[in-house]
Amino acid sequence: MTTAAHPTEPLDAARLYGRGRLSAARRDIAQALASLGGAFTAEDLHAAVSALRPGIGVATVYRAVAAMAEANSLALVGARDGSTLYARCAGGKHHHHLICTGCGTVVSVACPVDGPLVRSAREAGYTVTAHEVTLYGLCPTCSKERG
Amino acid sequence: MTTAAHPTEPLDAARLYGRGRLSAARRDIAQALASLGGAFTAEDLHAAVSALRPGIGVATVYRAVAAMAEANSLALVGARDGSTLYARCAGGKHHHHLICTGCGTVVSVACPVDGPLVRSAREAGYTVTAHEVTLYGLCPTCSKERG
DNA sequence: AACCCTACTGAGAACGATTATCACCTTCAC
DNA sequence: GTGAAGGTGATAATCGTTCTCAGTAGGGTT
Repeated sequence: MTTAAHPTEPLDAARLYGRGRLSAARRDIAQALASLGGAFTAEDLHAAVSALRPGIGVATVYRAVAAMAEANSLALVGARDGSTLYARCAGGKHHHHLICTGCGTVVSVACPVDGPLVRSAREAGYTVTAHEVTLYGLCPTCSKERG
Repeated sequence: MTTAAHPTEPLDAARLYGRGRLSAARRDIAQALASLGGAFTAEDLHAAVSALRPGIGVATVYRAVAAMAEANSLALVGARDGSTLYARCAGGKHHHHLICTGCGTVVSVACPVDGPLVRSAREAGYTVTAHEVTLYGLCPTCSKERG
């Protein structure tokens, strides 16, 4: 099977930020993050944290997001209306993401680039150093609702 | 073979913009476009057109790019430093792009998502409605230069 | 060839996401 | 407990892109 529920282990706030310090604000950000289902923008996260910690600055949220992405706790999974979309992602084996456009849920999908595509590119003289893959669609629940 | 030189037929300015009008500015934009090798940003194109038509406004270039993208003459092939990357792309059969990070050349690659990946997602209850794939790497020439 | 409607143009303002700056406050290793 | 490194919030700045507006010019129609 190629798709898999996206890993969402319990949030270990201490590890979320890698080697960064764990401030009170970042604890609240971690908690708000847990309440967000799938893909989210920095603004979404800022709004969620604001409920727990009114007055938190946007810059703080952006910095926390950057720290989490740096620590591989968060993956950049696309863009929506000019805003960057992130999702929790433990890292681990190389994979990509399918984002449900109905509810924002994110699931992992196997990488379709590694293997034949990279090999044939190499045979043609090309070196593939990086790639981006994002799928958009509907999760089973949203698929049913929309026929 | 999975990779193919990206189609770059002679520029037919009249068709580049679909049903839009062909103004003198747009003719110059078409000519500047032909001089750009592979992937480019709106700013790159604006700089190139400015050589032919000093004083052309950025908005004009952005509008022309939007018209060409709308007419399927241009494809959005990724992003670089927060700017959108475009490349000439005649459309036609569904494919994706490999961008040489050395020289900006763009080549077509077959879609690795259609087929097994979509099928297994469907079997898992997911409906895949859209996807984005971009490869980055080095063309044969740049591969040799960099060992 | 003159006419007219409409799309295109350039300048500059506006916009929105993100990042930088700065003075102050916390964390945490020692 | 102390101090240096790092985090915080407010605010300004940045920067790609889009909008607004008044003027211009395609190009189909007479």
